[in-house]
Formats: sequence, C-alpha cells, structure tokens
Amino acid sequence: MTRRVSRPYHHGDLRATLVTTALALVDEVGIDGFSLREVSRRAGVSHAAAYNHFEDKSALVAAIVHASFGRLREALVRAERRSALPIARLEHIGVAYITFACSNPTEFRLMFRPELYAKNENVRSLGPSVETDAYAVLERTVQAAVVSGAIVDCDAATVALAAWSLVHGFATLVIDGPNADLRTSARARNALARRVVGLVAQGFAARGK
Amino acid sequence: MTRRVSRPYHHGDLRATLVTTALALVDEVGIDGFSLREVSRRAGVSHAAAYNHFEDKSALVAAIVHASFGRLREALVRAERRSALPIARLEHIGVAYITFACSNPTEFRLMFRPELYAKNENVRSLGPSVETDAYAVLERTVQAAVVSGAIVDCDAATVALAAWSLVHGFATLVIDGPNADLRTSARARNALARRVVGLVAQGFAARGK
DNA sequence: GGCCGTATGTTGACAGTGTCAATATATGCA
DNA sequence: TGCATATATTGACACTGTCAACATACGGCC
Repeated sequence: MTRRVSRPYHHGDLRATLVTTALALVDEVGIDGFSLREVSRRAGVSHAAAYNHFEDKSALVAAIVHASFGRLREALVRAERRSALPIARLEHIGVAYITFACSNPTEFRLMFRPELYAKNENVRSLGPSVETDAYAVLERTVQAAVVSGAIVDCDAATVALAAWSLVHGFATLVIDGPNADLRTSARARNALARRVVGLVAQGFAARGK
Repeated sequence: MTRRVSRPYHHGDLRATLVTTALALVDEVGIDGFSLREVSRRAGVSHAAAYNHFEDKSALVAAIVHASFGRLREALVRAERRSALPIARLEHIGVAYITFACSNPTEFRLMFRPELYAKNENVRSLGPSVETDAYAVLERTVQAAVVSGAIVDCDAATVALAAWSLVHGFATLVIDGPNADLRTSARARNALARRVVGLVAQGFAARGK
C-alpha cells in the first residue's frame, strides 16, 4: 500500500502535496504553531483527509524529516567532494553541516525532535537509514583521515563523534542559543564557522606532528 | 508586584507551587504533552488560576527555564573549582555540562527552545542574565587559560565558542540524536564524554607545544 | 472592630486542535 | 455495467490556551 501511485484518485497525489505544504507551513509558523488542520486547509482538502495517507500527525512529520535528512546527506556528500585532502574534507563537511542548519533552521530543529516523529516504532532500530547515512559520510571521512595518517593517536569513532558534536552544537547555539546574532549575517557566521571547525580540525592533525 | 510574599492569600504561594509542579509534569510527560490545565489540576486549583501569576503559558515556562539556567551555572561553578589548572578546569566544566544535560534532559531541552518562553520581550537584550552567566563561567576559564599560557595562538572567544559548541552538541546528540544508546548508561557516557572533551582540550593545549 | 479596595481564585465560554466513526464518492477492474 | 476498494467529507469528542465575568479572602485604614 502507498507504493508509487501511477495515477491519483481524487486530489492528485495528495500525499506528496501534504508533505510539501506541511514543510512550507512549518517554515512559516514554526514547529509549535504547525497544525494538521491548517495543512489540510492549505492543500484544499477537508480536515481529516490526511488520515488516508498518514496514520498520525507524527507520521507526516516523519515524512518531512526523512526528506530533510536526505537533503542534509546530499549537502555533506557535495562538500566531501570539494577536496581530496582528509583534513580539508573534514573542514568542508563541518562547514556544510552548519550552513545547512542555518539555512533551514526550522527543518533542522524538526530533525532533532524525535519525540515528534518517532512515536512507537523505533526508527533507529531498523538498521541503516537516511538518518544514519548522514552521519556515515562524516565517519567515513574521519576513517580515511586516520588511515592516511593525517590524524594519528586517536580513536576514529571518538574523533568522529567529537567532530559531529562540534558542528551540531555550533549550529544549535546559533539557531536557538545566545549566539543568535550570527543568525542574521551569513557572511560572519560562515567565517566564524570556518575558524572554529578549522581550529579543532587542525588540533586533531597537530597531535601527530 | 510579586516581590517576596510574606504571607499568602488563598492557596499559599501558588506561584512557586506552579513552577515546581510544572517542572515535574514536563519531566513526566515531555514538553509537548505538558499543559497548563494539567498543572493547575495537580496544584489543586482551577484551570485559570495560573493567570493571576503568569501572563502566559510561556511566562510559566520562562520561570522554569530561568531556574534551570541557575542550576546549570551552579554546576559549572562547582566543576570549575575542582582544579586550579586551566586545561583541567576546562575539562571538568565540559563534563559537568554534559552530565547536567543528560541528568535533566527535559529541562535541558526546554532551555534551548526560546520560542516557548521568549515571546515578545527579547530576554537576551536585557544585558547580563542568568542565562549568559552560565556561558560566562566557561568564557572566564578559557580566558584564564589563554592568559596563563596553557592555550596559545588562539583567539579566546573562538576557543570558548568551540568548547561550548562541542559539549552542547555532544549533549544534544546523546539526548535527541542517534547516540541514544548513551542515554542509558551514565558510566559509558561519562567515560566517552571525558575522552571527547579531553581530546579537544588537549588539542588546544598541544598547539603551544 | 468594621469596611473597602485589591489581590487572588472560580466559572463558563470561545476558537482551535488531533483523532475517530460514519458516510459519501470516485476509481480501476472483472 | 457493476462491484470492491481507495479516497475524501462530515460531524462528533475530549482536550487545549485564553479571556471576561464573577466570587472570595486578605491587609490596611477609619
């Protein structure tokens, strides 16, 4: 059920319409103001129509978040390809992560509110997913850096976690914390992001020298 | 108005009761399930009684968050005092931050949802507050580390931001991200936190050597 | 001591929400 | 053509935050 719909019934692929409409609404009014009924209203259907495509409000949110993680993964892969040097790759990935978060703050917030979309079924126990794939991009790069000798004397998993923690924390603090002043100026934010990421990345590298 | 109440009117300092009851409820049912009416119910008053003490639901949340930031600050100050060496101080503060977040996950989440408590009045523009004080503890330690020569060749503000980003990101990822497995075991989490924080802190220190 | 203004608490209402059951309608297939 | 089923609507329910109108109790003032 709900495979690929060749041709729609009444509305014309309402499922996809609901997802994009919902994402737009979330971006507009924030996560808390976002309501299923308003989504239906904007999609031009009655308030309960969504229940034919989503078990729950949380199921709709899950669809949004799934797509968001996919976009994040793509952004990281693009960043990874911008250099062949392990440390430079790490820096590019880190900055790309921060840029994604600051460019799509509402989406990013939603991605890290599992209580809003992972209700009963534990998504993380289903094995590799788009969510963990995004992390895998980073882990792979760190692993390569260790193998190439650019990072030595460190456990790769620990370095990867530290790197992810750094960029995730930075992004969160800019979006929702006291560093809100950086939200406005993308230029200043990127410059600082580069310095912070570079500082730590070089710190990793310096250990071996 | 609402200075210190010498002796209560009807209920007996309902304001404080509401705050503690609300915090307990938030801890129990999560942020989204938390409702003003249920708080009033548990406090034994009618559903609109809270409006005599708080303008809004968000004002009640603000009171909770204010207290939480105070507790965080205390925890950081305690950690700071555990050592006189700048780098060791940094490590202690970092671990304490993570421990606080993981021990009080719901409170911690609430603290970084400004849209739930900072509605009209921009709290951050009011100058030094309990919120910024928590950050000041970290900044002061980094500053001292720079002055003492334990950290060289780095801008203190950048290092402080990097350090805070690291521990904040780590905490967030453990609480709401794919590193959920660390939520259960405080022992494993603390060990990893120490390694991650130590790795970066030593990375800062190593630059000077 | 008695009175009154005011701080505090209650009641009832309103619009809005997520969700479900019952109902209606359109679609693809036999 | 007709039927089973996927899709959409309608109406209801309990719940929410918030407000206005009303009730009550306290503290200070005569």
